[in-house]
Formats: sequence, structure tokens, C-alpha cells
Amino acid sequence: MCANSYDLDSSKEIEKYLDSILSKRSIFKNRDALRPDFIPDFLPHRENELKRLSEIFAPLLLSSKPSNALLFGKTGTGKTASIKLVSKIMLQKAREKNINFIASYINCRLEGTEYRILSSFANSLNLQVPFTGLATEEVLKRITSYLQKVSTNVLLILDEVDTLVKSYGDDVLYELSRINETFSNSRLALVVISNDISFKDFLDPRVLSSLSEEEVLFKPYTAEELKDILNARVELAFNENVVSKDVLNLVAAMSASEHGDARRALNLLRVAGEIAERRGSPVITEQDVKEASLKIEEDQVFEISRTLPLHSRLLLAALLIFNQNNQVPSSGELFTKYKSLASNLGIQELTYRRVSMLLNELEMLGLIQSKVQNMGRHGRTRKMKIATPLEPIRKALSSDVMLAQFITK
DNA sequence: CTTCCACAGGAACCAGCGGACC
DNA sequence: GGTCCGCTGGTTCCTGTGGAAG
Repeated sequence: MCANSYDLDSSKEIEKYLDSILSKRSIFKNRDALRPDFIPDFLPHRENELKRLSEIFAPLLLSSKPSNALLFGKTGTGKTASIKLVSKIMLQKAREKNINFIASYINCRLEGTEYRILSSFANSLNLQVPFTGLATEEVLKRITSYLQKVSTNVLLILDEVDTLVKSYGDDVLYELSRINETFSNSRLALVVISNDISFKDFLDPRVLSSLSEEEVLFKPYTAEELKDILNARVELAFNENVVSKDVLNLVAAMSASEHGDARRALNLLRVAGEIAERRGSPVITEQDVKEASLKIEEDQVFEISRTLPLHSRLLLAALLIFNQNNQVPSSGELFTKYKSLASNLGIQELTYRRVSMLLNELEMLGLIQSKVQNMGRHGRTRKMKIATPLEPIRKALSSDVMLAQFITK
């Protein structure tokens, strides 16, 4: 009985809540237009780059071998969007004219290893390859003999290739860049995208010369350019008069100061929209934008800390304890603290060497910050501290049953 | 000027897993 | 069923180093 009336009440509550949401006119027309994987048909301020790219790869549709290309630029400068747009249009053209054409997009950071990149490539060619068990060279061999057999034109896009090169070297790039020599019936053009120009230093000169037959540089957007991009996207994403000029300027200015990253600007706008929507407001205010900016950072920190592996979380907890007492520990002191937490929980602690690597990873994630300090006779050490707001970290760690006991309010 | 600390971080190696292939 | 493979997540061993103390 009791449970029943409870159910009744809460279902009424939910209904009321849903009604109130549905009755409100959403400020969004198409929320997805602000998502990072959305590829618009119009990319402002990338006209030159788009033209270059289509010139470079047009020969593929005439079944002749085009140059390989190297695309550079910081994150959020439109590299991925541009090449995806070009390949999308090439695909349409190829279909119209009945030409064999495959565009294969692979993100090297997400795939992670040489083997997975090649097997993902194979799968995109409709060539089934087991996800483990084969030698990497075997996968490559299967790909080449398949391409020899089917006779097609392939645009292979390797995004964020710097992460691959830094941990595995350029072997795969070398093989792929000369893959055309091994078959005569197909053509393959390689597009390599990197956030980091210095990655060229890691390449063998032969690989470099083959990859950089064409180079396209993507400059960061200025605040003015960001405004145009936002404007174009606001029309797709929001209903009329939701985003004022002032708000748009603010978003553009905030993002331009963060290296002209369009992806982040769009994300900021989306989150600000969601905040306004939840508030029941018909328009986005500057306050919403500021709140959104804070929320984005805090959510990121929370999510990263929550999903860290056990020993990294232990390290973070140890550092949090120091920071809460306004202490900035050395790496050695932090290690000692970490060991005591671990033994407290009956967990086998890792070696100092490994811990040192985990700390580096935490620093790469932007969670912690270290400063080398020389103490002469007393050696050299890194002073460690948390580099983000403490609250989301505290929240993430105390939601962990095991760690909660160490985290004080 | 030399010494020497408290680490940083590279290199090589290992165990265990899931899986392919013959 | 034995041998090979890639990959993760470690360990062991080692060399390198800035600058205050001596």
C-alpha cells in the first residue's frame, strides 16, 4: 500500500516535471549542431584550405594517384572538419559518377596502437580482420593484397598522428606512404593530421618527404573569425533571438583568449544554452556563459578524477590531503604518504619508478602541477600541487567507498 | 671548486591475457 | 595443443643532474 502510494506520487511528480519541460518552448532548434562531431556544410574562414584540399585529392576521382598531404594546426582550427567535409563531398561525387571510392577516417589517439590503426583501416575497407592475434605485418599484407584485388580509390585520413608517432615511431607511416608501390589496381592517398608541428622531427626523412608532398597549415581563429563561426552555428542550433550579440562576443572573446579553439567555443555555447534552458529562460545571458565556463572545467576534472585507475586515485588522494593542509609536498614525501594510504587499505604499493610515471600522467591530464626545486646538498625534487579547483576532485574521490575515509570536508 | 643528495627518467625486461594459426 | 602475436601494466637497473653545503 505504502509503496503503491509512493509510486503514484512520484510518477505524478515526474509527469508534472516532464510537462513543465515540454510546455516550455526550447531555446534549441538543433542541439546537435553544437556537438564536436557535427560537420556543417559551411565552414567560415576555411575557404582557401578547402580549395587546396579538393585540388590535392581530385585526382583520386580520376583514378590517378594524388599526393599525400600533411595537415597542421592547433586543436579546434578546423582540420578535421575540413577534411571530413571534403571527403564527404568526394563520396557524393564518386557515387554520382559511379567511381569506386572509399574515405577512411581513423583517429590514432583513440585507436592507440599500430595494430588497431591497421585493423580499423582494414575494417573500413570491408576487410574483416581479428582484433588481436595477428602480427601487425600480416594485417598490412592482407590490406595490400585486398587492395590489389578489388581495385579502388582510397583516401586514408589519419588524425592526431603525433600521438602514434611519439609512442610507436613512424614504421606504420613508412609502410603506408609507400603502399602504392605494392599494388597496381588501386590508389591510396594518405592524409596525416597533427596538432603538433614538432612531430616532424620524429619522422624519418624518407617518410617526411613522402608525407609532406603537400602541406596545409591551419591557423588559430581570431576572435572576429570565431564570431562568424559562432554566428553561422547559432542559426542552426538555436531559435531566433536566443543568443544576443553581447553573449556571442563574450563567447568569442573567451575562446579566442584560449588559442582560438572553435570546438571549445561551440561547446561553451552549448553548455550555456543548457544552463539557460534549465533555468527556464528564453535567452542566454552573459552570466550563463560564465557559469558554463566554470561548469565545463569542473565537470571535466570530476570525470577525470572519478575514472582514474586505483593507484592514480590513491596518489591524488594523498596529494589532496597535503593540499588541504596547505602543504606542497616533494615527490618523495608524496610517495611516502601514498605508501601509508595503500598499506592502510591493504593494497600492494607500486615501485617509486612506476609512481613517478603515474604522476607524470596526472600532470599531462592537467590535474596536478609540479615544479622542480633544487635543494643543493639535499638533492633535487619536484614540488607537487593540485592544479585545478579542489572541490570536484574532493567530490570524485569521496564518492569512492575505499578512499572516502581519507578525505575530510 | 668539488661533492653529493634526491630524485628524474630511459632501457630492457617480464607476466599474464586474449586470441590466431597450423 | 603448441607457438606465435599485441598489449597492458608493471619491475629492475641504471645514468644524469642543479646547485647548496663543505
